[in-house]
Amino acid sequence: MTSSVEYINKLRNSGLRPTKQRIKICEVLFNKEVTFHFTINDLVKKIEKESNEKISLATVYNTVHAFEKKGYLKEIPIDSNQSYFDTNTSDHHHFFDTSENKLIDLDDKDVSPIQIQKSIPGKKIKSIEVLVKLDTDNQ
Amino acid sequence: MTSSVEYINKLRNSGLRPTKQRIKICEVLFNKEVTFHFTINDLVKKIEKESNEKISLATVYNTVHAFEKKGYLKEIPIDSNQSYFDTNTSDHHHFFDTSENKLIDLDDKDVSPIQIQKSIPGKKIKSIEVLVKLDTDNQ
DNA sequence: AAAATAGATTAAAATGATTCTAAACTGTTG
DNA sequence: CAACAGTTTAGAATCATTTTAATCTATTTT
Repeated sequence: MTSSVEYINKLRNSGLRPTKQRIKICEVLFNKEVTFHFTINDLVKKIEKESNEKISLATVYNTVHAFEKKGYLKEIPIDSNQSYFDTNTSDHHHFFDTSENKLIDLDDKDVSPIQIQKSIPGKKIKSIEVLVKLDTDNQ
Repeated sequence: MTSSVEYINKLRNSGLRPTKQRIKICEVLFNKEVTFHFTINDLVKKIEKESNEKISLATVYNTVHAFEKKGYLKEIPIDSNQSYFDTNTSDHHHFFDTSENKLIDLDDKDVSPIQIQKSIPGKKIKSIEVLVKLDTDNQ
């Protein structure tokens, strides 16, 4: 349970004005220890459930993108029609349950170290991410 | 250079009627040895360039999805607003050049073997894919 | 080889996620 | 408190993708 004062400082220190809407979104996203994987739609629903006033969809998009740019959120690459985000911005991988469209964390320690033996001239590696797709085991 | 007779057989054997449009799309996609990474938009442009008659966008979508279902194409997970497909359906990974939005093959042999030390009850692993994001190296 | 039929193609409309617009609002600074 | 820059908002616009329903065509039946 982080107090909203901390979010206000966090926002101010990042050059983002601590507005009512941004503080609320911080509370919804960062108040728990557990990693939160979500689509914009998930987040809007969670805000509605945990609050009386509603935040405009455009603001939710703006804020998520601002937080992503500041490194507080990470977009997870999934071949889906919606963008998935993760409050865990550390180096880690994912399971994607294709039957339920749910992301599950996969700790770096649960994946053997990955070495890439090929490089592309003029390019540097920005990130290495493993996506393990899961399906229901009917056997 | 594969002849269209082979595509006709390939299509028929998959339970897909060998229509003019599907044969053309086969020619555009599978005629070269090189792997072809593309979005629907890329494919439409390539068809227009290599042919006189145009294929309806809906048909291109239908055909790509039919080919994907039959295992002739593979969708590559990228956090993008467009779906990327690959004519190389074998087990392999990718670089994604974020400055040019281009996919580059990464042979299985150029990536250290990946072991996942965690399992999810009731779920089985369908695929393991590594996405290495690249950025321009300005240094 | 014509008729029947199941499957495919098509243009256009519909959908759904995301972005843009421009006006109203609010936090910050002097 | 005034002024300004940044933010929020509803609604419109955009863009990829899917759906619709009519037309067309490959295959099968007669």
